[in-house]
Amino acid sequence: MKHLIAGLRAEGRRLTRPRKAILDVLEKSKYPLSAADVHARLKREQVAVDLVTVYRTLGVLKELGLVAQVELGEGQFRYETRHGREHHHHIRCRGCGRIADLMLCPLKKLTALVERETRFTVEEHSLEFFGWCPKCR
Amino acid sequence: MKHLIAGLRAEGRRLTRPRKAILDVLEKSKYPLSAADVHARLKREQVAVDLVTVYRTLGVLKELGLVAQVELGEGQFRYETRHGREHHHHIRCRGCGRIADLMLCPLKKLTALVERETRFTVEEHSLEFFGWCPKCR
DNA sequence: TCTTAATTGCAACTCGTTTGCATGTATCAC
DNA sequence: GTGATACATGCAAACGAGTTGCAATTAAGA
Ligand SMILES: [Mn+2]
Ligand SMILES: [Mn+2]
Ligand SMILES: [Zn+2]
Ligand SMILES: [Zn+2]
Repeated sequence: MKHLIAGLRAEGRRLTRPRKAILDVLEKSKYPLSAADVHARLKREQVAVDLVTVYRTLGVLKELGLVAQVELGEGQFRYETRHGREHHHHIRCRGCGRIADLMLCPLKKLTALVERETRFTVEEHSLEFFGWCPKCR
Repeated sequence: MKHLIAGLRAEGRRLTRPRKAILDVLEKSKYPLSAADVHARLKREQVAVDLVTVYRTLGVLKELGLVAQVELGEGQFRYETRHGREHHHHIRCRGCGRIADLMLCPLKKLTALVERETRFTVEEHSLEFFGWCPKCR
């Protein structure tokens, strides 16, 4: 929560109940959540927050660098907290949709190569795996 | 076009003008196209095909394994032909949206590791880079 | 406590994608 | 070639994720 307050302050933004609650939901989740997921979990916890506010808050948290946006071939975005978590990637089951973390990243060296080859400046990358979990195989 | 015919036949599907035209558009493009892109290019070539048909055809071509679906953080899908092209990845500029191919894949070894660690069977992966191209830097 | 700008909720909207259904046509048996 | 038939298409409507406008609310600082 410390990071949240600092980040908000730095931009003249405010610490509100929805923002705390949304970050809290993300920190408790073991896998990245969609806006609708976050909204559903807030409702379950009796925290009344509009879905629009969830979207706006996820945007703010992303800008502040507190959450990462993840795309897993679903036609929607998911979000996960970055606080206290290493940079990592995911694998998603084509059967049940289960998502697991992959606490690894083989791309440090490759990034330099990509920058040399393309003349782009690399700012970020996404690496996701898709397959079948043991139950769905 | 040979592959297309074979693929369609194998499933009791038909070879139609829209399907040929759409595959043709994809084969001519140097970067992956959205459904709307494909539709616009068809119109420019005076080929009258409904956008819905573009979506349905892209779905069929994907099922047949003739095109790959790519997600580049835009909130939409892009498609590119797989015919005669090696498995590869992309980099997209955060300024102008330019997309370049990265004709490389460092993930053969890693896939085996991922399968061992997660007990998933890996079927596919996505690896995309985001950054700034020389003009936008 | 008061002021003010940031934030929220609600409704309406945009945009990418999908679905239902009547019409059109590629394919195949004759 | 003709006809029968299942597959494909176009159009309209629906859907779902995400965005925007605006009036009402509230956090933050004086
Ligand atoms: Mn994760
Ligand atoms: Mn490509
Ligand atoms: Zn990485
Ligand atoms: Zn690869």
